[in-house]
Amino acid sequence: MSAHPIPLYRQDERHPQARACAACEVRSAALFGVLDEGGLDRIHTHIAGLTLEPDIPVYGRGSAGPAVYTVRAGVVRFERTTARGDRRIVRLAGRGDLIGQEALLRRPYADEAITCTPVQLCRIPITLIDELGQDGGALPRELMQRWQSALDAAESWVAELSSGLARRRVLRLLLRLADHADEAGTIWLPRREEIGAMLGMTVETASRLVSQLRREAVVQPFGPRGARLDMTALHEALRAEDAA
Amino acid sequence: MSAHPIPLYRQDERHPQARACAACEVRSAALFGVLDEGGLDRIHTHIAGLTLEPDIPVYGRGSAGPAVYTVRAGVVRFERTTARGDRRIVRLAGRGDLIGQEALLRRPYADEAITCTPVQLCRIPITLIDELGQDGGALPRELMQRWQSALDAAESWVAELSSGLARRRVLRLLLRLADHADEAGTIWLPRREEIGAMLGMTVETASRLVSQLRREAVVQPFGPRGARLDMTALHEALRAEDAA
DNA sequence: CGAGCCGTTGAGGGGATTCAAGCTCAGTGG
DNA sequence: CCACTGAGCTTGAATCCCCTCAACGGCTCG
Repeated sequence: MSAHPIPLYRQDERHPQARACAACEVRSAALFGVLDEGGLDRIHTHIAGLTLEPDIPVYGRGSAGPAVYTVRAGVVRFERTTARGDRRIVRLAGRGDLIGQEALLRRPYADEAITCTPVQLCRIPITLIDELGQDGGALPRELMQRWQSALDAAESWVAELSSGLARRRVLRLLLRLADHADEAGTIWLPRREEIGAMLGMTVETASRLVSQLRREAVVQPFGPRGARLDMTALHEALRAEDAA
Repeated sequence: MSAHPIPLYRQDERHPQARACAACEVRSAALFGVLDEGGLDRIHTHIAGLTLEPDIPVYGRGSAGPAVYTVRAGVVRFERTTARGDRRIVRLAGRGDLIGQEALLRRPYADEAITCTPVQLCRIPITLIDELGQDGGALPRELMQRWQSALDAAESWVAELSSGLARRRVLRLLLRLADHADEAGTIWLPRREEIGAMLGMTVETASRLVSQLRREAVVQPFGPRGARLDMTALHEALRAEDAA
């Protein structure tokens, strides 16, 4: 057993998942941050933590699923297929984000959600959210906050990553990926084909620009699918780009 | 306004705005469609209908406003300014849509909302939504539906209108504008500069492509800022474009 | 070791931008 | 009445950026 300090009066009464939720490092930023300890006790048996490898679908577009998910670690991408048949990544989710919220409305998932890195999720049945929401607590508001955050992310994706010169779009993408860096400061460096699906360009163009930025020492590969960024150089490059 | 004067002219014992709300042609599709007649009686005095000319800002980005709006007629666009300083239209709203929802969360408006056509709005104070939401009725769920719709619109904007050849993007935009056609079947035909801000292209390119489609009889101007579409030709052109 | 995936680089062509010049049309004022 | 203006739209020509097609190298894995 762990030497983790647990209040004595509760030591034997708590479910392992309840302890996990109480100790969850993203709890304050996550959906159930508004719940108290009593609330946590009610939910522990229904929430499942799961870990996924990269490129594993969390859910598919069109299916009405029974659960939402909180991202505890890693990056998840949302994909759509255009009328012409090619994939387009429309948004990313990272630590603390809630994904698959449309399931709460009994709607089919709007996108395909796929892991980009190793990902840790908390799977939350929608029936649980329904119960907690009926109490008239802070949960509905918290859910609306999540929706607004997702909307904001999608709109800024349009504004920042969908127009302008290819080099500038790549730079802005790197800036965004820096927000999802892990504790060691390593970012997820997408495959060239994924960069293409995010920024609306071909793999060749993505490759040329990443190579160029590597030669400029803005980004340097670090492990498989990882990289380190020189934030100073990145901001400098962006400033030069936006000066036009 | 805490104490409003009770109208003396209550011929049918209902406030004029209550009658207006009850008779509202978008009510079933709009936010308060879930309220019964009694609920409508409670809200009538607080909701204001307003009519705006084209190119009038409804609210600005950054300011935390006291109201949300339901679009009763016309088209509203959401704009952002990129780091380089140019405008980008990230989403449209039309009849039945709710706009400015972030005000409910006491957050500043995320975008600049500007009328594209003559627009009729219903202005709803956020305090009113708060009161109605405390009853634990269907309103919170209805609000979440609105958020999801907005998110869906923003994501499909990325997927459909932000990549591919310029001609295809213009065709898809026309298809989308057809959803906002008025009762006479006339669509709003944006200025070329607005098309550019929506699709990430220059005014010249937008002009060339619209002219081309006009020569192909896919679209024909109809009144100021208006047009008629040949939907058959439009779908045909899209099919040819997506065949690649 | 060959197969396959991924990344890289080159050459050439095409689509969009840039720069520039006219155009229509409504509003203005001589 | 008509020149004058300015905004929006259109079109042309030259340039450039990105796509397409192609070849090659590194790497993993059967």
